[in-house]
Amino acid sequence: MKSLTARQNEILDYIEDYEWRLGHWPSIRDIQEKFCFKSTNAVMGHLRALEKKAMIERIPGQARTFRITRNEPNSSAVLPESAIPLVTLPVVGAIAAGYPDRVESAGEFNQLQVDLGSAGGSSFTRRFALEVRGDSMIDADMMDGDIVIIEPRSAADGDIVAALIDQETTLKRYIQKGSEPPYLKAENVDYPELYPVAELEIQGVAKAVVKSL
Amino acid sequence: MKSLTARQNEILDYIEDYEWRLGHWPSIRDIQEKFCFKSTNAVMGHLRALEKKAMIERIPGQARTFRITRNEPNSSAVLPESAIPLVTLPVVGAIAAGYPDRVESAGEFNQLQVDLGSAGGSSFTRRFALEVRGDSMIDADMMDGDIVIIEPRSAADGDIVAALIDQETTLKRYIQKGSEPPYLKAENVDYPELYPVAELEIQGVAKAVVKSL
DNA sequence: CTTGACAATGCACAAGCGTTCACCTAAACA
DNA sequence: TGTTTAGGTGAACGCTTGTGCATTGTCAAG
Repeated sequence: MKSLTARQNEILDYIEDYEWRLGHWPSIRDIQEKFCFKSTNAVMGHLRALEKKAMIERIPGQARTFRITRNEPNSSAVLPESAIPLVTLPVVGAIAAGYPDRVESAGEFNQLQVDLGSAGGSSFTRRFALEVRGDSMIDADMMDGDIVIIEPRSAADGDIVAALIDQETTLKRYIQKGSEPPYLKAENVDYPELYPVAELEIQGVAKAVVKSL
Repeated sequence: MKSLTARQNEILDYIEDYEWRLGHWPSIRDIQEKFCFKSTNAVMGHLRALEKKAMIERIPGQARTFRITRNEPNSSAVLPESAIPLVTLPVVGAIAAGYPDRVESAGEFNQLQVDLGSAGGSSFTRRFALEVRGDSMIDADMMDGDIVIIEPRSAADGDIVAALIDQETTLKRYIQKGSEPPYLKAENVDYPELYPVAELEIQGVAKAVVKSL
């Protein structure tokens, strides 16, 4: 398989990123606008090239019907009926301040063998990962260096949430008793911090913790 | 939230199924055809109802731009600019004997989120995941129900390993002091088990623990 | 009986969107 | 020197697709 040019890689990355962020595929004119092309045909050329190199699949004439095939090497291989197709994927994450950058993989933490069939972009794909900094949640068994899986949604009482405080994302427990105004609380006896929720932006609820050994 | 009618549920299921199978969202006419409607407006009515009940989101005027919000209320939360995209994937669990290189679908116990970004296929280390059964490793902070990421390789002193004992894979700590014969040890004061390694098959070393919240 | 939801038909319009044709530039190649 | 390949402009053409309006029917609640 021929390798991609820099430009083609940009396009492919944008398509993937768009799908992940918005939940659906971009149109040709979306791509055109993103790259400041003055003609839709510039996009067409790249798409044709990508299709020729078997990186994407498209359905002619239909709108927003992409399919990334980059990660599916032997798509025509005969598989046992009940077998789950597995692929090794690196889990990447690292956040200093704010949010992790999808572009660079600052640290590779572990790998999993996973199904790629449903990787197209279901509604579950919008979760993201954060690396825990500091020990403010140590009583909730979240240590410095752990990775937390965040699901973007509103919080309920008792949830551990990712919140934006002073341009930095931190983990806190979300407390809301009855009709009282909600607030955030650190899970560390040495950190008696309390934050009123009104001033903060809740970015999601923690669903799982990954601890490297 | 109001509950859905039977018909609306059918529509919603079809949309989800279509996306899962084809990788992109259906058009209104796709849905129309599936349900043998003779008017696209029949679909429109249902979509409007679904949108009113906050089950889906759509972008007016754009083609195939659905978003299922059933599982994530308040999904309109602004996604962080540089979050790491994750995919929901099945985890292979409870390996009885041998390696999970070709697994039956019956062995799917849970789901994990992993990064898709740098899945370029560089590393082919065949790691796999196991669900922890019992509390024999509770002192190592591995509780019943946790998921452990295993890397197949030989063990060093102090590693937590997956070992085959009586046709079942269990987690133990691998101990090898100096030139003495190695053995396995449970991490629970109530389980003073010791297994000579000679009789066992080490399947791999635990690299990470995933704890659901 | 009336009202209002739910479900569906039928049609036509306009915008969204993929596609094509003609033509241009620059670098790599032989 | 001519040829190929990657990348791009500009302007159409026409299918795809979402949408609005008008109309019909069912069924349960008031």
